Amino acid sequence: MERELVLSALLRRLNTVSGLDDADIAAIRALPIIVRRWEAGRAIVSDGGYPTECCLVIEGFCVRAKTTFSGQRQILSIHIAGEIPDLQSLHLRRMDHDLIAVAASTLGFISHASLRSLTRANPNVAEVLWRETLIDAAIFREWIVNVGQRPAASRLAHTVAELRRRLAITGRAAGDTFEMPLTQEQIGEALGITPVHANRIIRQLRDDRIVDISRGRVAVLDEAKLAELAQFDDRYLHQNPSL
Amino acid sequence: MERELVLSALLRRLNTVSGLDDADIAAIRALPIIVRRWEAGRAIVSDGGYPTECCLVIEGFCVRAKTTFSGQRQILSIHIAGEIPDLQSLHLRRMDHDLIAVAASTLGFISHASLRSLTRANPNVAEVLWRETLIDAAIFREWIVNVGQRPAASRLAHTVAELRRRLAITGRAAGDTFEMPLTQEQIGEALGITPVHANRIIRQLRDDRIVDISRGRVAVLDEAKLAELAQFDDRYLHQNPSL
DNA sequence: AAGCCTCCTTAACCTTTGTTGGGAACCGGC
DNA sequence: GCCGGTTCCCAACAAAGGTTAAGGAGGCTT
Repeated sequence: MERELVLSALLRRLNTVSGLDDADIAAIRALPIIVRRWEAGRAIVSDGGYPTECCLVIEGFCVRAKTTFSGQRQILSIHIAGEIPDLQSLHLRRMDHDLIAVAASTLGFISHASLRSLTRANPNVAEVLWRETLIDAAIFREWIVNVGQRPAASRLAHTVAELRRRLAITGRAAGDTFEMPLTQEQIGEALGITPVHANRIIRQLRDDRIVDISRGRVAVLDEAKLAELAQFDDRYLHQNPSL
Repeated sequence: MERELVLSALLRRLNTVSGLDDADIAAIRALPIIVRRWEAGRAIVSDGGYPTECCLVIEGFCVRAKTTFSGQRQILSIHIAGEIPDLQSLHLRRMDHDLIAVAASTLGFISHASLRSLTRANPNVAEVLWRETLIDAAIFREWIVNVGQRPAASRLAHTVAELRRRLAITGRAAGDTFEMPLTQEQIGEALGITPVHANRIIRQLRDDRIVDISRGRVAVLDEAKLAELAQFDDRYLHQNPSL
């Protein structure tokens, strides 16, 4: 794969979300990255593991998830091109959750060693990456609100709205349709509901002509109704460093 | 208030959770801190604000919370002595939630400017603080699982178990009883349930002789049953840097 | 083309949690 | 010691979501 494409989504994201100067970009470009193709459903890192590298999503979809003792799974976040879902492993030795590719994906692996020398040598980049993990945490906070307070239909609408906004950064949600390759069971796991109920809600939003979710794609049918149902305010995504 | 006491909980926490060398400790001790007494119920920073300082909890209890458009409130985390609940504001300009003192507390305010020059001058401390925010995120992840997957009684048990473990770091959960000055309404807001249901669950755990929560205190009555109900595994707290 | 697997779909019924509305206990201030 | 507010407590009923069970559509393999 071409070197340019490997980093394009990451650089695009870091530049819009935080801002990079030429030295930062050069330093990131110099990072040694091993690119690998990953098949759908395969784990990247598992709960309890001690990773020695971080994983950049170059193309595709990954999720982080935790499984309770009683076997229920909760999806914690959905990750898209340009994101580094396990950046936290740089300073947290042990994984406290799984990272899984939910669709066939292209991943770039960057060793902790090289990331550490990058952040030590370039405090600017260190702060940009720190900020990335803080935005991650901000998304978790909103996810807590979503699961804790909103009824199921609003939860789904909110998740759709968030993903769409994040995909837009790298131009992956151009029209009113975008990719979201989760099964209904996985949507349920993300929203904290059963697959049966997820199906009910998806059907309801389809019948109400708000969004149509099928075959791994989302089509927004009614922008206004979606916004109302989702109560979506993108401030928590901190996409603009100056606001 | 004595200088020594202002930093004791923080240093104790950072040292057990991450490890500090003499230079780090000296640098932290040199931080200018303004100590203020805060009354119960008063906001420290509000959603939408642009803070210019971070807040260290020296003594007391604070919570972070978000309010939805429809007026429901979700408590995102509970913070105790030794923690810096709004550390994220160092690299996220705008608050995306509220920080509130739920009990009368002693707080220490540290300017972003002085924290920034500290982290720039001392990359070790920068990484320790980065790690603190990553642990924060790990707790959010577990909180998502709690709210998304566990039934109300388990949620409460889990929250009690977590708080107890965190309080233990600074010796604030010595016996089988500890402070948790939340009203039943606030407990409900933390668990994503109504105050009425929070009351039902609290009563149930009391009747079942598992934990007794009353007048802002928690008494653990049956260690084994609590652990079973909570499904608590403290790994996600990352309290030991070498594990 | 048959067969298998995964995912989607639906229905009937059950459980947990929310809602409403009320009363009792406690606490701080006068 | 009384008063007004908060917090706690409880019951009856309603609604959201979970459970179980089963059939159907689509894609892959053989």
